[in-house]
Amino acid sequence: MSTARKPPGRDATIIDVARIAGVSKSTVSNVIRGSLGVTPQTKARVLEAVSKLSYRPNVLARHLVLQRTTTLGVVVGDLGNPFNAEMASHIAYEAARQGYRPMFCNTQGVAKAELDGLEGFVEHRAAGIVFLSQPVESAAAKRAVGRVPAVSVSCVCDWCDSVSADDRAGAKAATQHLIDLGHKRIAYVADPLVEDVADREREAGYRATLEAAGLRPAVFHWGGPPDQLTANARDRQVASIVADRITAIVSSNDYGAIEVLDSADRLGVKVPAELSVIGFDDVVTAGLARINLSTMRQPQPELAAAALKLLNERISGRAPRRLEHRTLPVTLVVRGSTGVAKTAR
Amino acid sequence: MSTARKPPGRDATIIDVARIAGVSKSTVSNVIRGSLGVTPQTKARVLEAVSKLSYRPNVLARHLVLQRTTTLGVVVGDLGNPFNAEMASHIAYEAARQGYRPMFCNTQGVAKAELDGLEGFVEHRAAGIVFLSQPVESAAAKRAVGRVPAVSVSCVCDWCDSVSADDRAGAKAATQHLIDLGHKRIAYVADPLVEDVADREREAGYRATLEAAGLRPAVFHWGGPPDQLTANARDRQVASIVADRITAIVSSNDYGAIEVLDSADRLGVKVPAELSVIGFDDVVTAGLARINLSTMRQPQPELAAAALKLLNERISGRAPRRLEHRTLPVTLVVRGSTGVAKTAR
DNA sequence: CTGAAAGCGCTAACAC
DNA sequence: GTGTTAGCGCTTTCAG
Repeated sequence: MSTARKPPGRDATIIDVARIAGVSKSTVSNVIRGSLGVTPQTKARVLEAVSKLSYRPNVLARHLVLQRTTTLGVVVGDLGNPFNAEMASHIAYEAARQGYRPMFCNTQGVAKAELDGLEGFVEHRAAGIVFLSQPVESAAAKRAVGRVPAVSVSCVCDWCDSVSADDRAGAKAATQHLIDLGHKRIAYVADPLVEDVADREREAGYRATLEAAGLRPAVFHWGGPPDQLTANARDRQVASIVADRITAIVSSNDYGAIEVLDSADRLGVKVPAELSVIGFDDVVTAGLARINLSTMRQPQPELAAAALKLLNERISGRAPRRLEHRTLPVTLVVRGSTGVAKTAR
Repeated sequence: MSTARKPPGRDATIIDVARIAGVSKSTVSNVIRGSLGVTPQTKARVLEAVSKLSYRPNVLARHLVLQRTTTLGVVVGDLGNPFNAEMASHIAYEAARQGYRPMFCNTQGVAKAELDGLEGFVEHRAAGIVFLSQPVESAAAKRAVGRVPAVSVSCVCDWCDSVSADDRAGAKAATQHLIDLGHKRIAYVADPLVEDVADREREAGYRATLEAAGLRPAVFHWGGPPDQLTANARDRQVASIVADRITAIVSSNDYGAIEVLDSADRLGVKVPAELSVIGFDDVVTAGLARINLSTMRQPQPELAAAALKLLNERISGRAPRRLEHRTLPVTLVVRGSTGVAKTAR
């Protein structure tokens, strides 16, 4: 009952428990960690002391002595972006399932925030790092990460393992879907939010498919930084695309596709009667009845699971020496934003 | 140049740095922590050694000895829910700004996940805990948190500090907006996703306003657990509401309001001509041209800032003994989902 | 201005 | 089966 050695401000330690239970530190440690070979009676006494003191083992001390943590660093560009948020949610789920504890760093695309975050992860001796967004400054990020195992999800990375959707095949399928609907003039619109490399892959898939069909590509990049892209600027862009007799758009992601839908609505362009639009990702918003966007679905839960599996292998040294780049298939989700080309008689 | 004491598998320690720089541990520590009173020359030598070894201070060891961490535990019900994701993003931003490092726990509404997460935070000796969602099991959560400072954001909590939007005033303003548009029969629809207490406040605001206007309240709760709420069930609900000659709906949140819009579309009910709908939160999706939902905006960045300020005060012991419950105003955002009542001649 | 030493809470040999 | 002990990497008096 004596709490002399446990003033209100201090957490109970393993020594407090040992004293109350009348055993030694290591016996308490053995009980806590569930190691065999402890008399049921002593175990009961220890457990009683634990609950009496509300004892919580200090993970810092444990990790310090174990020379290894269960902390996972997760770098995300913008949690406010639904695709990232959904991926973060899946990563958090998988992490918890595998006994890791995720720490997040929301960079907002700012290099300094990214580097500070990464250094923090390293200083916390994170067991591994997950990139949910392409590093803003790849070289600096690589340096900051050092030799902490890292994996990038849904964005390829040239200096760490990666797990991503098959961007090229997805863009091919999306483009082919439009061709099958009779479209001849199909544009590709790149959203600045999409990671560079994924964007290139998707654009390449688009180009390859068009060319295989004997059609001419038309690629548009929204100009300037994302936050300066006014609705007006987008409207002008879409207007000029439509004026160019283009009847279908492959967007590099759902976010951009939804913006295109907005512009089309404002311009009085009927979707899909006059303009078909297909996105990429299949964020939850895309499935809302009022959005109803056809898109290529990225297998988010599978991406998260594969990423953590790979990271685990790397952490435990089971992974091969060379970098791993795994790719998962995407699937076409046909909704209401794509339809038969009006010029297809 | 000798790396004898630094085998590839081990991180450099403060001792390695001291040896390379030819000084003692404490001098290195003084340099690292930027404490005054170190000769520029020694400082330079130390810094050189630091960079040569890619030395990163071990935060675990530091926190262990300091008996205090900069870790923040953030509990969120579902990161996939846009409102939560947006709030999480703001919390992460504020946390980083104030030198904290957020750890997340995504509970998916599962009590076990929540408790595991909280225990983990406590074992990590988190400096504070932020609830972005009402605890699933409040009593158990309170026990798990123990005396770690905690604050709940956008959901009131009876055992910790809280910062939330003025739910009652918001619901009043939303309801008044509909009354001003001439609506007489106005329903309140509660979404199961909304935190209980916030929901009650909002419902109370709705009731008070209706009664003050001499109108009769009509409250609907979607039946059953959220994940079993099929589109069909919602459609039936909305159909019966419309059949009941109700012309306007106050939804407990944007998510539910958007579902109502979907149902209305499927049922061929014109919004806002035949049915006005107003939400609560102002998630990004609500502002999309195709959704165009009138709503009450919660001041997310301000909520996050106020929450961390309060938590800081509590952590540093500057806060008053009694619980603090701060409330921030919400603002009416009129978009296209609310209009003049058709029966208002 | 710099160094030596104690100890934060825990784990893991190794004795008993 | 249980206790003793030596650190994990760092901060912080307190001497020099």
